[in-house]
Amino acid sequence: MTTIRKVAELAGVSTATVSRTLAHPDQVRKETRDLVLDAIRTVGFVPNRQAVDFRRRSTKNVVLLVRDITNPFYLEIYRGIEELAFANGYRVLMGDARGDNERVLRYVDMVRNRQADGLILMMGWLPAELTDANMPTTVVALEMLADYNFPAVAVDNRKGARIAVEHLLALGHRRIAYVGGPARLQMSTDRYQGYVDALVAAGIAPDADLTLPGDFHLAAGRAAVRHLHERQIDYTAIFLSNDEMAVGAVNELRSLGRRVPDDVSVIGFDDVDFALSSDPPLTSVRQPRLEVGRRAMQMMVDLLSGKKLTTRLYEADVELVVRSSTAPVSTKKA
Amino acid sequence: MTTIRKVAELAGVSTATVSRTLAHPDQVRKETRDLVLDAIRTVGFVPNRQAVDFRRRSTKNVVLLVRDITNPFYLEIYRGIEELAFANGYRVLMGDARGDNERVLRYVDMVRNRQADGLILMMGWLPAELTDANMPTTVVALEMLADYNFPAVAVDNRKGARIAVEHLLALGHRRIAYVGGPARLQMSTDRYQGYVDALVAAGIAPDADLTLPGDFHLAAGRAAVRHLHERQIDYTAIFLSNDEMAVGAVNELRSLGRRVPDDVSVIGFDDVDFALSSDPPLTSVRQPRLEVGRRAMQMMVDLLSGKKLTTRLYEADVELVVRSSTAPVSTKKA
DNA sequence: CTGTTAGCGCGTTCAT
DNA sequence: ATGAACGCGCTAACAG
Repeated sequence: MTTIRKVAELAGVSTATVSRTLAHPDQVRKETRDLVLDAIRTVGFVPNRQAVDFRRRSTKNVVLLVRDITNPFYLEIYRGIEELAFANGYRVLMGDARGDNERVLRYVDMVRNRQADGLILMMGWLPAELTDANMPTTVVALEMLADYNFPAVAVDNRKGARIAVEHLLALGHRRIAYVGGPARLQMSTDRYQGYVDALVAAGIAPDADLTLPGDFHLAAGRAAVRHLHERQIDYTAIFLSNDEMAVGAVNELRSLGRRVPDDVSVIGFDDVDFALSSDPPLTSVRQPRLEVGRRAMQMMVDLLSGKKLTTRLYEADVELVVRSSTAPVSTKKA
Repeated sequence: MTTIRKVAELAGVSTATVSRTLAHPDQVRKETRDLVLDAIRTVGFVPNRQAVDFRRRSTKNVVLLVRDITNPFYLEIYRGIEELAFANGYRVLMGDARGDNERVLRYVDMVRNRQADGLILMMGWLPAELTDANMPTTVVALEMLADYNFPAVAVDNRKGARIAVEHLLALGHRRIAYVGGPARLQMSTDRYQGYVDALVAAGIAPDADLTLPGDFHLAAGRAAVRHLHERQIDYTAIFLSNDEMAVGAVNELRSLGRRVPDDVSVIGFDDVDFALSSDPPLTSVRQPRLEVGRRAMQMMVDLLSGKKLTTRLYEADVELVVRSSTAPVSTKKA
């Protein structure tokens, strides 16, 4: 292990000068600076980051704590976060909450104990013992923590649902069914609101018969379609609040002998990978996940560098991706 | 910030005793130990891990460097790695290689510079300047690095392909097409070998007409089916070396008016999430991904704790998951 | 068993 | 512009 002392010795200067040459080059005369840099090169000196960070009381670590690390939806967000962390010299520690209080506490403690400088949260709850006051520097992405006052990167779920339904309305659909998400999630409420917004704006009263519960799982999509079928409820389009349920709906419709999109238009939400590979490729609402990750990390960097945040809430835009699971209602009669 | 000194003061002992109470409780008389623990509790002392690690010259960090962080196949591996890291007091730093030498080098340097104790690799190449000699403690998972001598956790791809084809043979299929993976990957070769193994064991000579190239993407599956169709090559089953291509094949078969599995049996590899949700649910070869992650991290822990590795190569077993995309060849005539 | 002493490798005053 | 000296918070000999 080659230390700063050896470099100093070889260059014939003090360790302080070596340190300065690295941290504040402008405070060192060019002549001696070159001397030091030469010595560094010949000795192959590389500062011990552990010592540097210890001295500086910074870690350049950020903990990324997610509800469920296996959620494929997070993948691009991971990339966005890692990308900006890398660019800013930060490291990302990955934490998987798994609905386990103890795990969450241990990861939060990591940053409390100065093992990391900040915490990026992608989950919608926190153990009760964690209060706004005793939490470290935190940024929330994707979800909302109502009881806390964290800066956040969110997605305009309400708008997403609205433009999805507007798309169906523009295609001439009037009887549009809706399948929701887990009731406790803010995003479920938001998406439902967007659905209602669009209908109301089109002068259509939301019909309770067409509003079905869901839990974001495949089976819920199937169940919803079956339910509508058994009750002989008439509809020409169905909007499911995530893609997995939409795929379930398509499968069930097919097995009931109804064609998509000829008989029923189907639209999902999230635009996950398999939305493209499903048959037919699914029309869906795309969230800029890469962007969400980048923004969250950028917020963290700003926060940690003492910069004032321009906004404590960044709301990412959404867009409709039209594929082949939606079609004009008229084709049904063709 | 409450330090070890305050605790010592309050407990009326030396800082060394406080340190010992935490690190080697058995070396401290129960009486004084309780005294110290009391003091710790009342002061709310929590050791500064940065200082501890600095002093001990350990970081308890492991860098996880993957070829492409957005690959959904890795998800469960992430979980397995995080799980054992968490259980052993390690932290996982996530690194995304993205085919970029500079990124790889920076992550490797992290462990060289004592920012991390070890490196877990999930990629099949390394920049040329990285040699076996100048690499830190490393474990490879899933892929193989032929030019290096790292301990590794692998998957028995050859066997996986073999049992897939044996399944088809048992269903009475004789004309079984095969779609390969990227040629430069070891796993592509292995899976092809398994396909051949099964055929040969059944006394069937591999037919070049039935062996098609692929790249693990959806379109390759479609293309393969179209190719066979256009050339009017006869086959009753098709084995694709990953699930994404298998889904593409199913889609194309459907649009050609051929039913799955009634007319053609389709089987994939990997058993990714959407294999279950595709229509029909896909028969596939499952790799124990959670297990792969766990093993890799366990190897790392063993390595770092100076334990002798029992095996430098752990080969995980695979299993066939039979769903509805495969059926006896006879039903075709039904 | 416990206290004293001496650093780990570096950044940063405060002199000069 | 540079050097001497100190200390970050903790652990690890070495005595006692």
